Amino acid sequence: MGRAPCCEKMGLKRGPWTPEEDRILVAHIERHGHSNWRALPKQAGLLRCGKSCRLRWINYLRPDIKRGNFTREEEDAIIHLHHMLGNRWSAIAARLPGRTDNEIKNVWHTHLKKRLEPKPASQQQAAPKRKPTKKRQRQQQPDAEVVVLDGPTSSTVPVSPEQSLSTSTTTSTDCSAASSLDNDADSFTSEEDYQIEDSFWSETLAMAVDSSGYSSGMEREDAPAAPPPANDEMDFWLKLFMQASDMQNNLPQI
DNA sequence: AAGAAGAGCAACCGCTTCGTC
DNA sequence: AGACGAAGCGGTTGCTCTTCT
Repeated sequence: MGRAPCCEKMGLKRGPWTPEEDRILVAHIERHGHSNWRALPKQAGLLRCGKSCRLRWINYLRPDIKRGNFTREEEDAIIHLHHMLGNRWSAIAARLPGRTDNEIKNVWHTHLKKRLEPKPASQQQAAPKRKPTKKRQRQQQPDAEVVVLDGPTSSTVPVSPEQSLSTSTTTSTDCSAASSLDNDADSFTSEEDYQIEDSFWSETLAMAVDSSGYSSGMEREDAPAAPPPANDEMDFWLKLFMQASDMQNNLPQI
């Protein structure tokens, strides 16, 4: 079929969004919703293509976005989910309330993939070279630049799993699996709930990464026992494993 | 202090899927 | 049933910032 041009490129702005554009987009969506992305920029008076508006909203402006660094638990969940689902970032995002597929994809490529690559023993304990960046510090205080609207869509996080999942961008393939997780989604939403010492995770993961590139500690029942985690962590992984096997049973055969 | 290199992330591109007529 | 338009998704790019030399 003939491909419709994403956007007629003449006259449309590209590149980073300005705070003013953000404000206009958020205000418009608040008032009129986003039933038609293609028509939205025109209606809102933005010189952007609909695709760009959609991306900006989904990845950055949505009120239920959880900004800031990924917790260790989130990262481990991503690793596990990626092992089960592959590069289906939106499906993974649907299981991590407040996180977007784009963000998860970025984290995977910049952090997690490297973590899973086998390293020489001498490097395993090496501390990360970088300090938290200014960018990331900004993200910890997301309202510095991003418009905050009155009313029910305050940009404060965290949000409830129900709210977050209900606005997830995930569409078809795994809605059932995602919904089956809804009840348990709060098992790893709160940083406080699973505040585990970093040393525990770094030691465990360092030991668990095997030559296949995956964390055996997460994948194999007969894996050598890691240091016994606290009850909360046990619950977390237990739930994750149960959900994982559920999902694998439900996944369509490819 | 300045430049180079590397890391992180927002945004874009293009293909696929879905919904409607 | 097929054509078409719109939305969704994943891969990739390129800019910005930090760290190193």
